[in-house]
Amino acid sequence: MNKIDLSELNLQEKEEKILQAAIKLFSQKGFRGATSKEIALEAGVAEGTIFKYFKTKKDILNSILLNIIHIISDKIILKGVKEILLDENEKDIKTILKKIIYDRMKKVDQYFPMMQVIIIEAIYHENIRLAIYNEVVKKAIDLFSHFYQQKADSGVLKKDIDPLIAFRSILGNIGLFIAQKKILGQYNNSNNKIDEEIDKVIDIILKGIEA
Amino acid sequence: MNKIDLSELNLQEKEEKILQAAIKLFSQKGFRGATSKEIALEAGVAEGTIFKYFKTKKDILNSILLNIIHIISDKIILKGVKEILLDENEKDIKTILKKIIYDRMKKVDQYFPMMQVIIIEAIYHENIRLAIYNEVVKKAIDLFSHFYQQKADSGVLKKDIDPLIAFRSILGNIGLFIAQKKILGQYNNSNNKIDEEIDKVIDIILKGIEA
Amino acid sequence: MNKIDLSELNLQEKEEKILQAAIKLFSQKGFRGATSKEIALEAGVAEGTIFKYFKTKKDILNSILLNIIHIISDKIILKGVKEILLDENEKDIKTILKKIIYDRMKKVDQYFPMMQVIIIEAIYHENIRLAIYNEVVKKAIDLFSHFYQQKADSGVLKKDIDPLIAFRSILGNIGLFIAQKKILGQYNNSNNKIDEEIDKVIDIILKGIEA
Amino acid sequence: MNKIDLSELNLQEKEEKILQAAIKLFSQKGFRGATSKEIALEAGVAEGTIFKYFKTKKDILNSILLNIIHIISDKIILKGVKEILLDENEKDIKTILKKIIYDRMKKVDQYFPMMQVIIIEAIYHENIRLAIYNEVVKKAIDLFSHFYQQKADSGVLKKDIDPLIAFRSILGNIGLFIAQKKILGQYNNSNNKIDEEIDKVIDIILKGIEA
DNA sequence: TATGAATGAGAATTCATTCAT
DNA sequence: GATGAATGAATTCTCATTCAT
Repeated sequence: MNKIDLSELNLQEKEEKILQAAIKLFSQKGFRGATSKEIALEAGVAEGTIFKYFKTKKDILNSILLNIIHIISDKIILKGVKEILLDENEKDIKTILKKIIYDRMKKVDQYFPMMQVIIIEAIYHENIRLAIYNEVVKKAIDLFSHFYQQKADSGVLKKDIDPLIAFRSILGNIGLFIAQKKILGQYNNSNNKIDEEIDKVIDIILKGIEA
Repeated sequence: MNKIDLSELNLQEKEEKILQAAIKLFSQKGFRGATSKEIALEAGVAEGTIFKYFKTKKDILNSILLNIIHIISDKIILKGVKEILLDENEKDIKTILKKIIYDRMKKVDQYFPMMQVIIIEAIYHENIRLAIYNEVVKKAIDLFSHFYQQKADSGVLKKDIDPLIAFRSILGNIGLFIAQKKILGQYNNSNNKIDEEIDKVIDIILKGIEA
Repeated sequence: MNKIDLSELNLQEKEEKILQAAIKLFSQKGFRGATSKEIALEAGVAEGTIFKYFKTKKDILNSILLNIIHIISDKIILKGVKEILLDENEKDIKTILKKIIYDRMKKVDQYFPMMQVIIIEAIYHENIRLAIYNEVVKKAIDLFSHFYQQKADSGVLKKDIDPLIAFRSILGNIGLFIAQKKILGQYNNSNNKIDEEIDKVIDIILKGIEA
Repeated sequence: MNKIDLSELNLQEKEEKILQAAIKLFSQKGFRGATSKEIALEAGVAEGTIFKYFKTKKDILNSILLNIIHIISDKIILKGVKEILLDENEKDIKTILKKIIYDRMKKVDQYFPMMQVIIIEAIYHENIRLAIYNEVVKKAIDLFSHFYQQKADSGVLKKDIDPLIAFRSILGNIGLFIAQKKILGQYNNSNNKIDEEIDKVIDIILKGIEA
């Protein structure tokens, strides 16, 4: 069972165990599907202990959501990507994209349960969608736009494309690629094949499908 | 509220009302979040009536799921797309893609609640993922591959690209585009702007972002 | 078990049963001491049924309180007393007081559990004290003042006494008399003795203890 | 908040703090309404500490009850009253009663929370009612009867009145007077008015309301 | 001794499902 | 068939009590 790293949140031992358990169960069964009894069992604490740390069950979710958005924003979207995107020494756009895809795949692997929880809740709650937009999407777009401008200026990427649309295109490409691997479980192919496939994805992003 | 067309299922009047209500509420609050009382109220029937038509609440979901997958497969993915993709008279790839995107946006608009229900349940249940894969994804891929081959043969699309990867790329592009419009509510722009934006999306799909 | 008459409230059958059970148990064990399980058992309904009629357990109490104050105001304080106090034909003050005491004892007997519930809650909640003051005390004082004035005018009662203080004196006398009988259970004495005792109480009220 | 004097009980420092806190909270919220956490907070000790001094929460109540009855018996009913009632030098009955009322009002003020706790518990528990009767009521009656006899013998009070009934009358009068001041918060009137009112109360007790 | 985190039995409340009408 | 009141198992939450530190 790969536990999600919540160490940076400086939680108390049991509090973290409860959150870990809740993330796992919420992602497996949804917020309503997971009972406090199950969460307690999974966390290895008494049911009552949950309510020492979280006033209500809903509070567990809110705490996760808050932390998820922050962690996703910080760890998945920004950390790593920033370094790769803005690395002045790396001039080759293909290498950059490849690094990003590999990096993203690892991150998604690690944070998948949390992402699932947040995606589902985003479906039901406007305020979560807004938080995602402000904390994650906006920051990612800013970062990418900066990168795109730089590469466009240096003649590597097209000048007449709206970076926002380019961003969406790349995100859609990579996102669906990762989703397929992750959801359809076709992940454990030989690395070789994955490597080749990533190359092909990048080729399409860069050169399109038109002959 | 635009009701989803379930007429083809030849349901009894109340049965259809219950399904309509359930789709609406499941998509808004999730399966567990919607109570049978609420569904009854929304459907305009007594709570007990629900259980005349569906043995359990879970059965409502299953019935929706079954029908959704069939309808999505039939109406969203195949009907319309087939005609467009395989229209021998239409040679211009840009026009084809544009038609498809417009068509998809309308369909998604119409079937959004159902899609939401199915997506969430797919997260929790392997068998639904499988059903989607077999009923929807596979068929779409088959259709697209056929189309791609044809266009590649006629020299319009690149010959050395795996149609599967091309498909994913297009789907990712269009999917995220529609999702953004749909979820972030930036749908009701002037058609003019949407039109321009679709053109740009297609340009990227066809020619890539590399200078 | 003497049930309290709630018929005038036009409640549904189960709703009344629940209220009856709650009054009994709240008066025996207090609001917190009585569990919804016990109330359900006593009322002869399922625990869930309680929450069909009352959103929360607290709502049962509030409903009782509302009704109690109204019933006490209406049935215990006003109905009966009014007729006795303002009966123009009855000139003898002793007879009037005797009638009232007898009448009160019967009423208290009948509504004792309700009164207990309200008294305890009044201890904890300012708003209930206020309600009692406005609905019960004020009306009783008004009624009594009117009566006192009339009797003072006709030379039966002292003119130089504040009716409010006279009222408190009578209430204190009668109240403690009834409380003693009720609480110390010395109720089932021979009627003869009670009759004699009431005469003595009235004598003190009218003539005082000074030689 | 004026603390109740428990010094005579020779309690340990924390034990007394806990009792003080419990009296305050029990009187405000009732025994069940006050949690051990709150009591600990109010007492300034840890929750666990409570259970070092008292085996169970119920034991706190029992300890209070025991002490209350003793203190009420000793301090409120007997001490002070004894001296006043049996003061051979004071011949004027009005002065005696006035002294007693003033004294009682001060005591009630001081011990109100304790009295509230005991009254509520008396409602629920026969044995407490019995204890009150034996420890407080009986002693008070004995004391008063002795006093009444003395005053009747010296021709100040009526000879043909049952001292028990006279006692109840006085107690009812004074009790309701104090309760009104205390509960309806009309306490902080000018002393002058209170003084006048007490005079009127005593007049009624002594001479009655009949013209 | 004192602490307060942890416990778990028990309380309030929810809600899918049943069934008499 | 249709109804909706009634059910009670399951769930969330509370709080007196314990116990390792």
